[in-house]
Amino acid sequence: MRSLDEMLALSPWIRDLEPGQMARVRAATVTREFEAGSYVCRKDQRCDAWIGVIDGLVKLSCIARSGKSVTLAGITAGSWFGEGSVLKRERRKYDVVALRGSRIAFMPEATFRWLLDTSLSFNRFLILQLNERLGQFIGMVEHDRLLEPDARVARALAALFNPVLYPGSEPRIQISQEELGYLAGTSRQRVNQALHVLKKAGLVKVDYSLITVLDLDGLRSFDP
DNA sequence: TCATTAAGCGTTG
DNA sequence: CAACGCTTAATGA
Repeated sequence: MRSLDEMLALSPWIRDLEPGQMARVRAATVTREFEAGSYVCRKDQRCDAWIGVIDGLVKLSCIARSGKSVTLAGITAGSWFGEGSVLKRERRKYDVVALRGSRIAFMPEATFRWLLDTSLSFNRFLILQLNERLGQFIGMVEHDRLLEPDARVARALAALFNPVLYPGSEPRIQISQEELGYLAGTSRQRVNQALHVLKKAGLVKVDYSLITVLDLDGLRSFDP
């Protein structure tokens, strides 16, 4: 996944658009590059765009007054997100941080609303995506309450490879064990320990700052 | 008692 | 230089 055009080609909602509509979307959408650690947008900021991850990895997170931070989701290449706040015309509810160098697409709010008013397949896509996210977040609460750290790490990892939310993704991800810990709600050491377990189970391959998924279904259902 | 975590630190890619 | 792996001490179930 490299360019905006490649990402648009992989986005299911664009396929049923008329060539003229496609061109309008393409012309209105802008691309920006972000360095690792930089903010794509901040909590409480006005949101004037729907956001797409063309390349790289971002996280949705927030920081409490105490300094503690929570990561709510990791968003990998191929995904569009942030429609919730655009739809509700509210300010961003979370920070969006690039976890490594990332290329991000911004579709202006006006274009987003125009698609909403004119394209049935766009609306269908949004329903599907919102439903998938709902399932993912409900799953997170369930796993957080019921599962041990090893299994939580497995599910958090599997969630990053959801084929509905992240179409056309490769089976590997460049993410630090610390960030995976924030996603799974556990410490860096515990993630390291869990990854060894998952590696022994033949579910993943672990390299420096890189995790390769060998068995996605196995990860999803991992429960020792 | 046992698992987990933050903090520190040396090693590694 | 960031990520990793290991040790230690504190914590709490």
